[in-house]
Amino acid sequence: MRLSRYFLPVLKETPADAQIVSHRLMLRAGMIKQASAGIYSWLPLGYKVLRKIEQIVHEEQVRAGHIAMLMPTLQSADLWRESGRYDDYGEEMLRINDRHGRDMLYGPTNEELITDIFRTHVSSYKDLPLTLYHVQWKFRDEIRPRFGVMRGREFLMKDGYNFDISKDAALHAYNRHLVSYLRTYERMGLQAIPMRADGGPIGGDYTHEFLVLAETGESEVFYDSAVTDLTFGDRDIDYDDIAQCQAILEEFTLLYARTDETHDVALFNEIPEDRRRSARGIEVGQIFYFGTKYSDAMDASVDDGQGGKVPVHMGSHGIGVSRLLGAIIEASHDDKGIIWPEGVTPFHCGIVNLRQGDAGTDAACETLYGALIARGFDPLYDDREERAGAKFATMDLIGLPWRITVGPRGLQKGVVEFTSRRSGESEEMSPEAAVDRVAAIYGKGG
RNA sequence: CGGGGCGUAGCGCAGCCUGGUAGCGCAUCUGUUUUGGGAACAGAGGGUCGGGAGUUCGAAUCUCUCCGCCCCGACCA
Repeated sequence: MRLSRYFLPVLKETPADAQIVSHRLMLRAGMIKQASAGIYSWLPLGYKVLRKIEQIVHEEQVRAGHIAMLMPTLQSADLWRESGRYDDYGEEMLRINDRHGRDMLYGPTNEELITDIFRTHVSSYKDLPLTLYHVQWKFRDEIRPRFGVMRGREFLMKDGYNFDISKDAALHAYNRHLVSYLRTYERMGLQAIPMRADGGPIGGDYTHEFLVLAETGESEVFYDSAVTDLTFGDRDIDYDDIAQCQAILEEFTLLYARTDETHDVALFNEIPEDRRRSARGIEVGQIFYFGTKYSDAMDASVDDGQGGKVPVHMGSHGIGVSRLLGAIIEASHDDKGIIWPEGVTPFHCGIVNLRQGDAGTDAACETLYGALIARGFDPLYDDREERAGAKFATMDLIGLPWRITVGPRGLQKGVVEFTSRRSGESEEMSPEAAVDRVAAIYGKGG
């Protein structure tokens, strides 16, 4: 993309309403614009990152054997009356009437809809196990939205639902989700620690929340510092392998790590004192096993193969996709702006033309730009007639992890500058070598 | 919903107390000179001062009312 033709309304000054760094940076980098309290338009740069995050979520869901679909945002109240949650959910649920006066609602979650789909079409144990998921906009009418996309009222969430014949089978689904989530977050450059949590209105005894440590997090968390040494890495996972998934769950949940909801001081004090930590965390996901809560209420059962019917065991699992933008920025920025992890960066690298209008420099930039695109990469070429300082400031603000700087001085020596946003370190190399470096960083083919 | 605050040009703000018909910086546009870390000069455009009502000869300014937004708290992916 040529910056001169893109829509990137960056702000030099910080909007007064934004309190936390991720919100400020998202506004300044032209990623979002507030439409009303807790509701945002996603401008091109923000939308690009949002889609990248969503794509990673999809890829890891599919890898774990889960099946994508899409349910609507607007739902009929009838199903919610059946499950008993129409009254339980309270003011947080946005209720709407259609022209016939029918009670509708903007879905805050989808257990009812998915259970209805399941009971209509699945009647045999032979169709199990089954895990369906979608990524869809949700609305929860928060009492006080704040912190930009971290606590919006409208937000994009991946929510998945597993259906299993027994508690054991459902617990394997639970473990499988925990494993797939670990991998999902790590691909985004995040360390999200699974912590024992509280069921809340969705219910269930087995539940873990995934927390990203950050000063601006809304949850108070307590953990053994050894959990921060755990990394998932590039493991070869067989998601059908019950023992392997169980082992990984144990590896990542054995050490003490809890939110304030479930914090147990006595247990916490058993951790060696120098490893006890209390901190703030951002919730970026949660997994539940809630047994037959919805299948009982909504009569979702299957033939058990022995002449009887059994209610299915269910679980649900959510990742706050739009919230992740905020969480990633909170975890990865400096005083100049955002620093995107390679996995979610909106553009693979930036190209800065230091002398726009100079024939030789322009030609070198065009060649470089074309070569990167030909190799399957998505560079952002700053071809504006701006001074170098302004161009660098924009690149620093929007946080592309790598920058290639092209100027007449370097070109006399046949080199361009290859700079890491994270470390700030630069290296001189030929334009061809710079393309190879990008390919090496991201892997061939972008 | 309780407590606090704000609403004046795209963004950040002053003016309000003590009424006299709107200003500053950044951004935008034009021109000239510039160009290796947010350029300089000269000029230009842009605001029914959140909406409505009231007081007054006269309201951004005083009063009432509605709306919107932010912060602290209780709630949540």
